[in-house]
Amino acid sequence: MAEDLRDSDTLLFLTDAQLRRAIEAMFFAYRGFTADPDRILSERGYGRAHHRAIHFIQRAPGSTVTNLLAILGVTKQSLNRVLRTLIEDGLVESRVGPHDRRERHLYLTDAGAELEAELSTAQRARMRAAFREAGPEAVAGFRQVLEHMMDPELRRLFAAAREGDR
Amino acid sequence: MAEDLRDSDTLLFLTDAQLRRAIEAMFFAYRGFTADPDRILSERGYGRAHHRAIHFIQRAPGSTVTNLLAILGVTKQSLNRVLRTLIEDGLVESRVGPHDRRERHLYLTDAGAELEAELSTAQRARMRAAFREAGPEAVAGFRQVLEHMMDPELRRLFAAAREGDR
DNA sequence: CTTGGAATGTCAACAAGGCTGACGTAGTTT
DNA sequence: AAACTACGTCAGCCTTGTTGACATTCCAAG
Repeated sequence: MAEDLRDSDTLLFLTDAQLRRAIEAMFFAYRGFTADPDRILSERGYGRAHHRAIHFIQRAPGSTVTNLLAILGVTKQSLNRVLRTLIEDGLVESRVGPHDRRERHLYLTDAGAELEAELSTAQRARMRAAFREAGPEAVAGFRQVLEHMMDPELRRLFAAAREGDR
Repeated sequence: MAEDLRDSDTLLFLTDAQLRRAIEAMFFAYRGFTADPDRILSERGYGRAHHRAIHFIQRAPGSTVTNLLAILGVTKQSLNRVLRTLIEDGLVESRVGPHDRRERHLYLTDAGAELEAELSTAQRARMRAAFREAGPEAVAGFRQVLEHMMDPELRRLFAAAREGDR
């Protein structure tokens, strides 16, 4: 009881200044997080939007456009512009749905998988390094806070996907 | 010794799939992180770029343009476009440097401070809620990982600023 | 079998916010 | 006096987001 009080009131008492620092940390960290992929992408004339599409197609091969739209939270016009270039460049393949022929199912080609691997490897390396330097206890905390910072519906989707991976 | 080994090799062994999930968590969390300010800003016809400028002027009142440029990592043309609208709208004041009259020192006006408070309050509320739900141990870990995800020079600057706040 | 609606794609136009390059002006330093 | 620095600005370009309108294709319900 006294323990609980200490936990919530003392250990978790955070001043506005501390919260502001955490906000800045999030900003700077996200910059680091995207820096390596951004470099690789710009060499090929792509941007982050391409990375996001490629990432989630790798994550869920055969995903429909509508599905991707919901995950990415952009308009179909915006996504379509990106997908078109990726398809033209032979990185993504769009197959007509086997059951519902209106749907387009998206897959990475070998070239697409290659770029995805390059991007992912760079980003995972940065993430792994940060985890290693921060230590094992920090990693669990990091992930918990991140999940709770998401919008509730997204957190549900994310948690479901996490479970589904097992 | 055996403890150390277990920590680094067992507890910190992360599969690529786990790292990929952490990457996605970072992406979704950042969206949540910016969602509330984005709403407030769009009501006023501003964007994230304005938020960043306002935030760091609040953080370091009297900061010069060059200084802000270094922190934000954008070109002066890009920053200037944002600063101009903020100055025109009476949210930011630009004073000629007292020692070096080439410099412009930036300050929030009362109206600027008001918007900053609104943005910061919303963002801190989300951060505080995430921290509360994740628990006290998670918070320290979260911050450690974030710091190690930054680019090294930025981490130095950030750490220095953190110390300077005390 | 027709028709409504869903899924997809496309055209056009626009805005924010990045970028480069060039240039001007004021002020400081050498 | 010359060189450098800080800042602002004009012009033009790109990516990536937006809205709105419209065509096509196809499933499914009436």
